Amino acid sequence: MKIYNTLSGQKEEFVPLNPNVVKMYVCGPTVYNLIHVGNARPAVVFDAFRRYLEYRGYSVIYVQNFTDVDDKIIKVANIEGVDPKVIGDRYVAGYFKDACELGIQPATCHPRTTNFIEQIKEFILELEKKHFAYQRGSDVYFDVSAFPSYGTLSHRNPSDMRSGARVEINENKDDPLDFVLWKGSKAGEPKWKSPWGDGRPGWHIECSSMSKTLLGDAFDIHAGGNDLIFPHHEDERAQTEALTSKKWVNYWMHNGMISVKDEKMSKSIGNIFTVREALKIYGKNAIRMYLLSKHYRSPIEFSSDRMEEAKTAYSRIARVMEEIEKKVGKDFRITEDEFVKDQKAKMIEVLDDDFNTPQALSIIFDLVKDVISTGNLERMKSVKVLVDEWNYFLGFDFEPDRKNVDDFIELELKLRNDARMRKDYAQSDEIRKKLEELGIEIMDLPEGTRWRWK
RNA sequence: GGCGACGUAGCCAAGAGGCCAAAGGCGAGGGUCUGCAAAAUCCUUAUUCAUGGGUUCAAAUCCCAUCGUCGCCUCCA
Repeated sequence: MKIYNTLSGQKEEFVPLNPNVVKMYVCGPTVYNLIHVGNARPAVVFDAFRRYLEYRGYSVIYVQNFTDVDDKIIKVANIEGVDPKVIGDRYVAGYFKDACELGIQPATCHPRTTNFIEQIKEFILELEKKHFAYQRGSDVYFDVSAFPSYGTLSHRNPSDMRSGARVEINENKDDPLDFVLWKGSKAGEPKWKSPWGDGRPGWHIECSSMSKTLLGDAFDIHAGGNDLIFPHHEDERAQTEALTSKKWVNYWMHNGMISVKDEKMSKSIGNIFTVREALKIYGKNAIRMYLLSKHYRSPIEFSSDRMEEAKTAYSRIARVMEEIEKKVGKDFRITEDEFVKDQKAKMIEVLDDDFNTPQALSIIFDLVKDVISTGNLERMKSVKVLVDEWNYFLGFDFEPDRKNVDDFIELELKLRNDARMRKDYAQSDEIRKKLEELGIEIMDLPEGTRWRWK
């Protein structure tokens, strides 16, 4: 299997540290808001990739964090006049709801910054001991000049960045590139006691500390949006490798950004579309089709046309799956013949090449087309088995969409009540009997007719 | 200003030296089916890969230049 590694800038053969187990860390959301479609991309794509690794026989330990100590959370908390913890808890819950509806499987671990304060402090103390950190007031900074390979991940060199006009000058720092490990607290901010005074962790330190605690000093894959490469991941890498003197992460995977009208979708720009809205309007399957039909590293445009297109494309597969089930049922076995073996090999070949999901989907569309035009029942069975198997990592629902079933039953009840009004009881009983066979129970109550699933 | 990515049919999107006169999806046009409508299905839809040079027996794929778009350099997935 080959993975594009941001660190080397090329595709590399994937060799996990342990031949059977893959350890993977994905940067999760800062919980101050409902997640938007841009946030959903890494969540969906890397979850699908993780499941593909499982499909390929690896056990995967998958960690995705929540950043629940942050300026933006504090700001929202202050506006609402509540404790930041309330905000964090609310949006952690919000994330789980959305992720679940998107068909994202829970990670092995979902650590939160607030549960790692002790480990973070120890981490910083160690850095101080090794002279990679210095204190200014009650702030602690990482000394970039002490870490010679700073810039390797993001392919920049420190002197270029220093001369760049956009690096903010902070009189506290020895070097504009130095970044904060621990922030002294200001009034109205959450704080924890520390050797440097009351304060809270800086942004980058949490991922280092959590991953070190949960996955060890070295692990296989670190993933996230490509807007995190610099400074977030560069800084994480610097502090962690400074501490351990070991290679921290072997493969860095970064997804491309989602844009709206040629501009990045981002909370600060304000052009966001929440996952919750998108789920309501387009549904889980359309969103997954949209995200998987372009390679994860490429930028992708969000628009309602794109979403409608994805929805139509998805239903093409779903309809055929439904049709196959009608023709050959659910209970059958197939023998793994040449055809099935070839298709599986083809699927693995394209996905082993840096998780090329657009190609994977085209294999499925080809099969679907083939099955329709030949009408061969054995072939249908094979295709159904294959697609169901691959769906382990694609994560679509091929069950028929039953969201309008309520309206449909209401319509039946209306027809039945019209018959009752006409005293056509043969007709009304017929309808009740049919509904009952479908598992729907009818009760004629004084206030009207109600129904429920038996 | 620095660093990086990208530019393939009406639109979306694979392909990364010969299997490409370029997958797949959406859309569009035509046929079949049909009381009407819809659905479904079949067929058609890029001699060409931003532009201009170059390397090579061979380039959408490699190199150089130009134009254009986007991302990062500040919070960001």
